[in-house]
Amino acid sequence: MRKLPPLGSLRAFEAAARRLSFREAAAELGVTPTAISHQVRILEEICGRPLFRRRPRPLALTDAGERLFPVIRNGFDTFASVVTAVSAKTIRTTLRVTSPNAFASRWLVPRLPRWRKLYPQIRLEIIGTDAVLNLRAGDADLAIRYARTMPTDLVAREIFRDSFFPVCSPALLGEGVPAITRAADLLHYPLIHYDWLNGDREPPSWSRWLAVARSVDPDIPAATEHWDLSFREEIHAIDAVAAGQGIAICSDVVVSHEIESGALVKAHDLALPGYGFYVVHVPDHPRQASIEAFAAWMRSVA
Amino acid sequence: MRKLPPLGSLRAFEAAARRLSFREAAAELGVTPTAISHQVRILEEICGRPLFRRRPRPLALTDAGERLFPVIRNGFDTFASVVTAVSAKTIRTTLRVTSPNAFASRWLVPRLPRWRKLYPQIRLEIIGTDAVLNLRAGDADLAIRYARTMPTDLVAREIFRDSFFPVCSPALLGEGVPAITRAADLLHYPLIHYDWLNGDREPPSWSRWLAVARSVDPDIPAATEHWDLSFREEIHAIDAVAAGQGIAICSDVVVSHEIESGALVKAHDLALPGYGFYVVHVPDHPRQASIEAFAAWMRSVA
DNA sequence: TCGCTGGATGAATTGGATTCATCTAGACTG
DNA sequence: CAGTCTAGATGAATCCAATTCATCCAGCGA
Repeated sequence: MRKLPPLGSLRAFEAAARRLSFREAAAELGVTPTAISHQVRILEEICGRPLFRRRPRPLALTDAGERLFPVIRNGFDTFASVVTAVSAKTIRTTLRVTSPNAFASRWLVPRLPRWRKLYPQIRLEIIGTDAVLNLRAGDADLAIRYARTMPTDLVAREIFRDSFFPVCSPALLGEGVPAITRAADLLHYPLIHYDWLNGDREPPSWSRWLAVARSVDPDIPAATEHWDLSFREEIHAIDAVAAGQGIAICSDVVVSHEIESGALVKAHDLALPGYGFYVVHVPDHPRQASIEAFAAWMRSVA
Repeated sequence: MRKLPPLGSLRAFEAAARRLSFREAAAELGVTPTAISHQVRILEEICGRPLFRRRPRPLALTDAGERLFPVIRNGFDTFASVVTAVSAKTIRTTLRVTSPNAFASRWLVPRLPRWRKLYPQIRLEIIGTDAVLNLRAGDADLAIRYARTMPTDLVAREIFRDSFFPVCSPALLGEGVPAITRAADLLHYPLIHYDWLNGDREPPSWSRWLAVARSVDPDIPAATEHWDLSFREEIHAIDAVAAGQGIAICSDVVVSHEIESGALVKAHDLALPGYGFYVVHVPDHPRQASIEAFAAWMRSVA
């Protein structure tokens, strides 16, 4: 039989661990710090080891506390969101989908008419943001995560993977400008750079692409760290590329619509390996069927 | 700010929903049924709707209760298991793997020496059972689930899929017996049948295989519902096949070792589509790296 | 060195959970 | 179809676990 720990002590522990302060946790729960102290001690006695390292200050979690904390926090997030959902007067009908900004505006939104045609009864709400929403807290029903490997914190399925190519407007390659026959020729054009904030140690940037290209075309000078245009946001970089301002290393998935329509062209065929697009949701989501329809649809329109 | 429901009422609700009886829930929690009644009412008032349908009896969950219950149960299972894990004196070193019986004995165990060679530092404990263990309760670290589609209650990744062929011992096809050149010839041999208890409406059985075969070889009589040998367990059926007692419809994955060694042969090339093998684990498992190594290893030795 | 902040500790207190006593609906029985 | 029994509802009374109070202590900063 399952041996459930005292739930009050879990709640006190979670608040204290989240704020790393008994005083603040007490304020949050509307009790005195003493109450937190007592409850945490109870849990520590059950676990047979300290969960907080109290000094030297500041307050910190022990290894045991570190293992406990994410699980308890997720559990409470889940409890809160499911009770809120069940309490809601109206049953939500739209499926809330969140994805990185560039993917939402360049891939998802242009294809939404096709979705509406196939599934008019399932309305979508697209939340394009590069922040990671908390699905367990009910911020969205489904997230499209963009990562090298499968996320393991939620239920995930890989839809497709992308590759990165130098991409530009066909207008940029008009008459009177040098043709691109080999990688080194790209350097005659303005190179458009944008930031990768995902913590990847080897993001698919110009410096990486040129390094790979150098291995087949030694004429490319090493350490070309000068970018003609630099953006914070991938989405703005793509806008600049579409406007014919230069060449950028872009995901073939994100610009697939523009490639197909001829609005953008690949400037060179050398590709960098990219990331996976994962449809992610909480376990046992109540609208499983809609989520599976969406994942299957994404694969089908890839 | 997250609005956490009263945890005591969640506990009472979970026990009552699991046993579908206030009286039994009370006994489990060591309180009187009145206590359960009061706590459940509190939760129902928070949700603004009944969670149980009390009459006509027997007690049943309402739709709202049905949505709440799996989430709360999973949460408590998770709490109990993580606290137990943190409380454990010794840190567990073996990775506990559970899989269906036949797969464990026919596929996994014969390949374990290869695992030990590659990962001597990660010890495996194999739990072969056709029961579905509760990973959230900590019954095992990792399960190999066998299903048509990806499980969505936990983190899952598909490793490979199988197909079903008629398989027999090469000794069965010796001299003095009719050769097998077409599907109908199989009927001259003892057909070995075993039960599919997974609830699949179209399990890969002899009747299904013969139905498909009939579409290419009309000589096969319809409704051949006579099996020469019938087993409850796939694993016993395979033993009988290996002993040369007849032909069975077997998963090419489960008998791959015997096929490769020549101990068993395919009696016919017509295949039925099979199931996926999924490596499944709880979200945010503390030994993620070992689990990923195991999944990658399974793929590599497929 | 002296406050000051934040947490620990043990006794006292209190309020939310539990029980008790009673009531009711529905099921089963002969 | 009464008679009986089971399972849960309800409201007042009770009680114990959670909280507070009062006090103490360690570390940090001025």
